[in-house]
Amino acid sequence: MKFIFTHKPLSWLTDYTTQPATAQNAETLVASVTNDSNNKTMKDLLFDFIAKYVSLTEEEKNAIVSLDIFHSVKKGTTLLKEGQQSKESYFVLKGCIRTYYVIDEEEKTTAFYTEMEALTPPCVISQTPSEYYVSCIEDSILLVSNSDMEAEINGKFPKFDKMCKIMAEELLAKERMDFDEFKTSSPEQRYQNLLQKRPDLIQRVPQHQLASYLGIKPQSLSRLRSRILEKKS
Amino acid sequence: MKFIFTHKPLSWLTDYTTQPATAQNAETLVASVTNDSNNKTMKDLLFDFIAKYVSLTEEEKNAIVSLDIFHSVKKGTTLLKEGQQSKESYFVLKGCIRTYYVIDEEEKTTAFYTEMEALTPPCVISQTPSEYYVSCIEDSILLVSNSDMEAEINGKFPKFDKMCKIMAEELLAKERMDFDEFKTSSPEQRYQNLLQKRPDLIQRVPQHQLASYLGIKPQSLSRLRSRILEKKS
DNA sequence: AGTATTTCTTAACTTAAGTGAACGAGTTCT
DNA sequence: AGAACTCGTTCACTTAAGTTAAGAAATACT
Repeated sequence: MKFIFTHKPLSWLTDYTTQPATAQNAETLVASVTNDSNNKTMKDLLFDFIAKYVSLTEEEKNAIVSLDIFHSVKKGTTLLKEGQQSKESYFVLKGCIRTYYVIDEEEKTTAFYTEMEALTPPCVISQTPSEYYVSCIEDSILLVSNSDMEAEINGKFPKFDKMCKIMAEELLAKERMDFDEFKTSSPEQRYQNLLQKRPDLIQRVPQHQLASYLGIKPQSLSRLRSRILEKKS
Repeated sequence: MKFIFTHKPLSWLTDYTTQPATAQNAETLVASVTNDSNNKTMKDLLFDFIAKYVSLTEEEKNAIVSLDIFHSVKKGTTLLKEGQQSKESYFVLKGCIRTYYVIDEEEKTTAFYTEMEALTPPCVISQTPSEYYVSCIEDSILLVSNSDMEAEINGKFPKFDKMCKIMAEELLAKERMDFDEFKTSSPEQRYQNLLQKRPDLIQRVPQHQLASYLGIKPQSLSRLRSRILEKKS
């Protein structure tokens, strides 16, 4: 178990929740930061995303901003630990987070969430201790909301409930397709597929984490990659 | 491709949708049929299930019943074909349905839905042609609803929207846990796990369908099973 | 800058899944 | 009843992933 805590001085939950409260407030510090690829602020990115589902009034947008849910999170930060109870959901505006289990002293990474992807850990839904860890693998900007907060705002604006329903249904459909694809293909096919569909992941994620994501050992992924290279030549 | 159509005289979509329209109406024919294990009617089973999420008034219950969505479906019926467009969702009151792909002339079964489980195929969400087949592997009683119908009733009773949201979120959480478990375990562990969690499936489902559900070939499942038997003795 | 740690690769060996084929038992069809 | 087909099992062989270990390359730490 030791190694989990050794690779870097882990900032714990308290670290990232207090961080936006420094000097400037969360909005000016985080929400106004511009994305590298274009000039949109984090707020713009969020509202553009939401606009695909429902159209918000200025009042509703302000309600969201006033929740103070924009957070800047450093690479390596653990957002959720195994055994912990939580009510927090995450939405990635910039960066990347991963979920992983620790089984037989080994980390098994099962999912990555990048720009415009949302994660509500199962433990939040079931209100039981978490079975896995969530951590940040790049300096990221996240929306962190808790279910009480959501219940309150959804009570005021039923529109949000509707949006959540549509998103949950879409995500469920996507998750099932991904699962089906995983079941019906070999490790090598899965890797080739990832190259097609999420080439960015292969660049930004360490290979030993990718390996468990593909359901194999790091050595096998390394071998598999060199096998593919041979075929090409 | 031939074999798909040869194992039995397939009843097509038209078959099952017209079936309840015979002699008696759908409600008396199907909804009043009692479950083997107890004396509850299909309607009772449905409303007990719904009661876990929201409480319905008599008016709302009547609205559901008057939709005429209870259907009796014969074993072997194909509910959805690859390439087909559809707006239909299924909820199993009794029996079992499966989803499968046809890849290289082989059926790959990826999921089973049994009593009190719901399936909205991804193609219904994305409004694109279906990538897989859905078929009935036992004589079953299903709720078959289409998205227009749902939109209409959800407009009248926002309560249903709320229920769907909760269900979708729960199902998403469950799907992710199942996927994670699949990724982090070997075929043998998956089989042992299935024995624990859904022993009924192993009884009621043919092994070659179980095999692809476990991500392996039928021969491997057979071998794996005898390996387990040896260990026990 | 130098050391320690982590990450990736390679290799030899073991184990298990994929493949192709054959067989018997049970179904379904005619 | 006989033919055709499905289904599960077994076997021999191939292929690929798991395991263990070692070393090189990259990264982080002081």
